[in-house]
Amino acid sequence: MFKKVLISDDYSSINQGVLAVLDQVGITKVKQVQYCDDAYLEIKSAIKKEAPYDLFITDLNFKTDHRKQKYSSGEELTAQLRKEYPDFPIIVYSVEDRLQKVRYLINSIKVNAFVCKGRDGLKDLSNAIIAVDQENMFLSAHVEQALNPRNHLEINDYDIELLSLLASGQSKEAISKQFKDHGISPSSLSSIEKKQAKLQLQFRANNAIHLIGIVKDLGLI
Amino acid sequence: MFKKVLISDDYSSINQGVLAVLDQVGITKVKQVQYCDDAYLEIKSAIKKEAPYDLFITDLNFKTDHRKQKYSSGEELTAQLRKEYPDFPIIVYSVEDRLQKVRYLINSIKVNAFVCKGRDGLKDLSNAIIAVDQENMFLSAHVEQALNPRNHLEINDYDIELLSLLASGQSKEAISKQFKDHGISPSSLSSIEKKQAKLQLQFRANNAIHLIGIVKDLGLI
DNA sequence: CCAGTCCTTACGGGAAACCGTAATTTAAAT
DNA sequence: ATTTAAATTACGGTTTCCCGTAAGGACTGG
Repeated sequence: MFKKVLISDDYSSINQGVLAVLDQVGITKVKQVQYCDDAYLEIKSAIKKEAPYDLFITDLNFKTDHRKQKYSSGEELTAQLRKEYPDFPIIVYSVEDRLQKVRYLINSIKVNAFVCKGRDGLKDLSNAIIAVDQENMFLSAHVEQALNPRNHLEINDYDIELLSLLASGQSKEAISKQFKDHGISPSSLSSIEKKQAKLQLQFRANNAIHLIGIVKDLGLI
Repeated sequence: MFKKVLISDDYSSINQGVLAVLDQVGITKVKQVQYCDDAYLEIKSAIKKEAPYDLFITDLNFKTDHRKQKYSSGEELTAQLRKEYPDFPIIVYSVEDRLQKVRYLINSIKVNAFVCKGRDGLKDLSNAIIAVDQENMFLSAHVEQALNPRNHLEINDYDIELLSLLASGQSKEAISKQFKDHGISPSSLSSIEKKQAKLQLQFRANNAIHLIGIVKDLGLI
């Protein structure tokens, strides 16, 4: 089992919960920080002192304050860490649950686990630690389908087109007609509805309004 | 009637149409430019040469290209011009039709006319020139209500809250209940629908999806 | 050639949104 | 206090959306 762990989260109250979990699985050498930059420096310095951390647990979103940071999010920090230390175990513990982001963290940054905060957060975290210790990957159930190859549907031009038309206030019927006119397939009302439903699943949107809100935020359209 | 006019639009084909209109009302001394910076310099230089322009017609949106510009939009340019020359007649001729923007240009920048490109664009432009010549203001019918005091509803906290909830995927019924619980008024389903309709009018949105798309773009939420 | 699967399309029932109107309440004015 | 106006709510009819089911086509592998 891991011996020395660093945890990073801007809410110290959450750090406390993580501490409890670590304690429960018998890890006592724990340090916590509240800024990404501190985490980075701490990891570097520990290596220099030849007492490196063997697990890093981090949040993704950090509130910005007066302190200017080089790494303003867990995403940037983990990307950098992974670049420097390809084998360093990293667990992300975040409220984030957008599949897109989860997939990016797992596939591109190659973090070892993604645990969703919330209801079963700490239990999941405990399981994640055990899994990662055994060199397995771990995902909270809530975002498990992020890796489902059936959902590997990266956003393509058709999706973008559809989302754009939706965002521009067209009814689905109008969009269907437009697609027919432009020879874009599939173009039936039913297919458009299905595609939209798939996108809503993918982005965890409740309805079309929500969907557009999300993809606008992501800058997809 | 105006004697010397400068027109600015990045599409020279549109400039041609404007030229025709000017010709029709008997204005022949016309120069056209395709960059905001050129327009600014031209106006300045004409004043220096003691042959100033007495009307400026400009688009709002200019495609950016390799040429680095100080003024990248008609909005910035007109704001600057108005600051330097409070009485210089300016007509905006743009595809833009968001009431918010129209209101800003008229009330804050104090341009003399706002003409919407499209169907009746050139006819409107002709009327606008005549109106401005007689020191009247002119608005295309399509955006006339921008100045309607009944629509002076600047976006308030309630609106933001409502838009945010919509964007977060809640049904109107759920929002209504939430407002009731939090003692926010008005909270009835009907009122929420009405408020949304008003916002859609204000932002010229066809439906809720469109509305969220627009306010996300504006960074309102 | 024929399963089998996936994709596309069609259809239908129920829910939610949309939109006009009218009733009711609240606020404002005199 | 009475009248007006405005805001809020209630209601009904129509449209659109939502979602499940199923039929028809296209492609694949055997």
